[in-house]
Amino acid sequence: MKAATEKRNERIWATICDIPEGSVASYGQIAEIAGIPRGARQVGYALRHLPKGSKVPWYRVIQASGNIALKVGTRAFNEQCKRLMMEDVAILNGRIDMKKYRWQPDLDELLWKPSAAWDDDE
DNA sequence: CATATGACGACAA
DNA sequence: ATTGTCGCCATAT
Repeated sequence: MKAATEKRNERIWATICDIPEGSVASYGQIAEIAGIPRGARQVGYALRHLPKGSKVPWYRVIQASGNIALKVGTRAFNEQCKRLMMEDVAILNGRIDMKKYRWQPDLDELLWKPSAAWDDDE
C-alpha cells in the first residue's frame, strides 16, 4: 500500500468523522471536503478498506441520489439502515431525503480542521 | 502498458 | 421516476 494512499484514506475517514449525528453526506461531498475533487469512488474505496474496528461513522455516507450504495439484502446494508434510523434519519422507500438530511458544514467547521481540505504546504 | 472493476456522479432519453 | 451512458480515478490483473 502506498503512503499517499493511506494518507488519502485517513483524510477521507477524518472527514467522515466530522459528519454530525442525524446528518448524512454523499461520497462526492466527502471527497471534495477531503480535498479530492471528483474522488467519489476513492471515498468508496476508502470505506471498503476501513480498518477493522474503526469508529468511523461510515453509515452516514450515502450516494448523492439518496440511495444507500450497498447492495440491498447484505448485512452491511441492513446495518447502515439500522444505524441511520437510530439517528432519526428517515429512509422512505429505500431512499433518504438529501434535501433534508444532507450535511451542510459551516465555514467554522471547515476552518476547524483545514489541514485535510487544503494543501499541507500553504 | 492495456483492461477491467467499483460502497460514485451528472446527465440524456 | 427509471434506465442507460459516460466521465472519474485508484487498484488489481
